[in-house]
Amino acid sequence: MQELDERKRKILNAIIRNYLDTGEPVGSRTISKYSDLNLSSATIRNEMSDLEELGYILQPHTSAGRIPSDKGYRFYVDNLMKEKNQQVSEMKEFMIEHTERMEQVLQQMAKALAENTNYTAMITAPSYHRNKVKFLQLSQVDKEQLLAVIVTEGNLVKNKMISTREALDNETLLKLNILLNTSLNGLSAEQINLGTIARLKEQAGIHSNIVSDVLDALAGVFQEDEDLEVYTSGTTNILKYPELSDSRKASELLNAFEEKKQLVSLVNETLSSEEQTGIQVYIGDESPIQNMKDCSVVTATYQLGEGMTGTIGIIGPKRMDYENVMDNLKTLKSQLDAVFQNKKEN
Amino acid sequence: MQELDERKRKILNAIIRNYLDTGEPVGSRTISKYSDLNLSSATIRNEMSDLEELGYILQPHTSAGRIPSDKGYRFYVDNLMKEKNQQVSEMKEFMIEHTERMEQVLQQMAKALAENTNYTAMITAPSYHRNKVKFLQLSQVDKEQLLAVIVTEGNLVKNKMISTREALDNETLLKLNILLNTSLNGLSAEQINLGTIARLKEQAGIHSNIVSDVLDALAGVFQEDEDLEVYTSGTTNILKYPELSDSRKASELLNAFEEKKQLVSLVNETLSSEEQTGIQVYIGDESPIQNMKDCSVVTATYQLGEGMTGTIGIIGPKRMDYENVMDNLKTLKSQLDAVFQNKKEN
DNA sequence: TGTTAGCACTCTTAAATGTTGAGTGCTAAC
DNA sequence: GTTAGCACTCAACATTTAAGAGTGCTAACA
Repeated sequence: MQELDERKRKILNAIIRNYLDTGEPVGSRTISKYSDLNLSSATIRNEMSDLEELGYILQPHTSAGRIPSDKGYRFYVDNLMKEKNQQVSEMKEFMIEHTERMEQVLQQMAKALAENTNYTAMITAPSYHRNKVKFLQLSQVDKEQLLAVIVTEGNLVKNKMISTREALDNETLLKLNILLNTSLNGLSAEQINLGTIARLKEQAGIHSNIVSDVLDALAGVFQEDEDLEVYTSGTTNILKYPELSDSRKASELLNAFEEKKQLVSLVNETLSSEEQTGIQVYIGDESPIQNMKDCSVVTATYQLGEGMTGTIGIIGPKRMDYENVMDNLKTLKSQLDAVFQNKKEN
Repeated sequence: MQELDERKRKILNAIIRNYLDTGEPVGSRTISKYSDLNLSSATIRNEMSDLEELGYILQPHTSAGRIPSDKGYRFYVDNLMKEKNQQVSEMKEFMIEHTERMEQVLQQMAKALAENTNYTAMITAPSYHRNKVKFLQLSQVDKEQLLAVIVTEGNLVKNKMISTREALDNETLLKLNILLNTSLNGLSAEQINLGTIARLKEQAGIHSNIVSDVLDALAGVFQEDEDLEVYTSGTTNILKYPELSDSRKASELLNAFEEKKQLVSLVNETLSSEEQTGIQVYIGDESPIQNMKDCSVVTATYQLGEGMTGTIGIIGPKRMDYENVMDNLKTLKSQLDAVFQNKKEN
C-alpha cells in the first residue's frame, strides 16, 4: 500500500518540476495543460487539495498556486527524480593540467562546479584521520637558521624554521636527524606522549630546545589536519534566486560562506552518515546549519582509501535542480578520485 | 588664491561629515543648525549653489539635499580631514599569539580590520620581487619517493614530491644535493637559463629527469611569487550600506572579492604609486577596478626592507569614515612590520 | 462514482492617484 | 551681505482601484 497512487505522483512530479523552473507557485490550470494526463483543472484541483492535506505541497496564501513543502521535495528526491545517465561532463579540461598545488585543483573544481550548476559550491581538502610521522629532517639553511621538514604517511609535508644561536656542525646535525627519525617514525599524535618526549630530550642533551621546536611543528601538522580547509566558489550565485536574495537572508548565508568554520559541521555530518560513499541531501531544516534553513544542501564524500576523505557540496535554493546537481557531484567525485590516485603530493 | 574661501570650506566640510553619518542628502537647513557659523538656511543655500557650480557637491534630483561628488570627497580627504592622533588600537591582542602560519595571521588581521571598520578588508602576503635560491635539498622519503625542499632568500619554503623507479643510494643522493646547491644557489629566476639547465642535466647523468623535476618545482616557487595570495574579510559588510546593497551592485562587488584576481590590480596600482610607504585613496572612478566605481578604496603598503612588500586595503562606500579607516590602516601597517620583523618563517 | 464546467470568492500585484514634507530658487526687505 | 518669506518641485509613502490568477464548491454529466 502506498500513500500516493500513480496519478498523485504524476501530479506532484509535475508541480515540483514546474516550480523548479519558474520559482512561482503553480496552479491547477498549468498542470492541466503541462502534464500529459489529460485532466481538467478542476480534477487537478481536487488532487492538489489531497496532496496538500497529506503535506506534500502548500499554499503561500489562499488562492495562490501550490509550492512543494520540504516533505514534497524529499519525496521527489527519493522517488520521483530520474537518475541521469552519467553524461560526459566538460569538467575534465579544467582539471589536472599541471596544477601544481592541490589547493588550486580544489579551488578550480569548486569554480567549475559553481559555474556548471549556478549554485554555490564548497569543497574540502582530503584529510587523514589518523596520521603518522613518516620522515623527519633538519637542515642547516644559514648560519642561524635550521629548517625542519616533516613528512607524514599521507605525504603531507610541513616546514618549520628554527632559529639557533650558532650553526650546528654536520655531525651533530646527523646525530639529531637519526635520533629524531628513530624515535618518532611511525608514531601518531596520540602515541607521542610525555614519556617519549622526555626520553627524546634527554638524549638530545644540550640541543633539547631544538627538539622542542620540532615537536611544536609536529603538533602543528596534526592540528592542521583537524581544522580542515574549506574552499568555496560561486557564493554570489545565491543572489540570483529571489527567495534567497533579500538582504537579511543573503547576508546570513554569505556570512556562513565566509566564516568557513560553520561549513565544517556540514562535513562532519556527512562523514558520520551511514552510507559514506553516497550522496547526502539536506532539505531546508534538515541541514545542520541554521542559516541554511531556506536552502537545500547536497554533499558527497570522496574517498581515497587509507581513511583519507574529503567532501564536496552544493548549496542552493530548495527548488534546486536536484538531478543536475547530483549528476555533477557524482562525476566530480569520480574524477577527484582519479586525480588523487595519480598524485598524492602536497 | 584659493578656489574655496574659508566659509565655503566650512560648509563643504559640514555637508560631507553629515553625509558620512547619515548617507542621506543633506539640506541647507540642517547645515544652518549643525554648523557653528551662525548663518540662515538661505545663506547656506546660496553658498551651496556656488559649491555645486564648482563641482564639489551635487543634487540627486531637484529639490533634494546635496551629496558630495567625487571631487568633493577628494578635497575632503586632501584638505579638510583631520589627522587622528594614533590612538592605541585593540588589535594587538588578536595578533601573533602563537599563530603558526602566516596565512592565519593575515586572515586574522583582515578580520580584525573588517570588524573594526565595518567595511571590507583585503590583505596580501608579503612577496619578494626578486627571489633567489638559498638552499636546496633532496631526501629519500620512502622507496619510490624523493622529497625536494627549496628555500629562498626570503625564507619561503617549497616542497615537491618526486617519484622515482627505485631508491637512490645515499652516496648518489649526496652528490646530487651538492651538484644542485653549487649550481643553483644564489640564482634568481632570470638567471636560470637554458645553458644552466643543460649543464646541470649533463652533470646529473642518468638522474637528469630528477633534475628536471627539481627545476619544475623551482619554477613553481617563482611563479607562486607572481600570482600573490589575497585574503579578504567582511565582504558582506557592503550589504550594510543601502547605496551598495542593491542586488546588481552587490553581486558585482562580491564577485570581485571572490575572484581575487581582480584585486591584484589594486595592489599593483598601489605598488607603482610614487609614495610607496604612504596611504593611497581611490574615490569612485579613480579606482582601477571598474566594479568599484561606487566605492572608495583605501590601501597601504607595508614593507620589510629587502624589497619585500604587501598591501592592506579597505573597500567601502564613498561615504566611508576616512579618518577612522586611515587611522586603522596606519596602526595595522606598523604592527605588521613588527610581526614580520620577528618571524620570517613560512 | 469519477470527471468536468461554471461561478463566486479571495488575495496578490501593479498601476493610478492623492498627500506629505523636505528642500530649493527667487525676490524683496533689512 | 544677510535674511525672511513664498511658490514650486519632487521623492516617498499611503490609499485606492483594477486586473488576473487561483481556489473551493456545486451541480451536471458519462
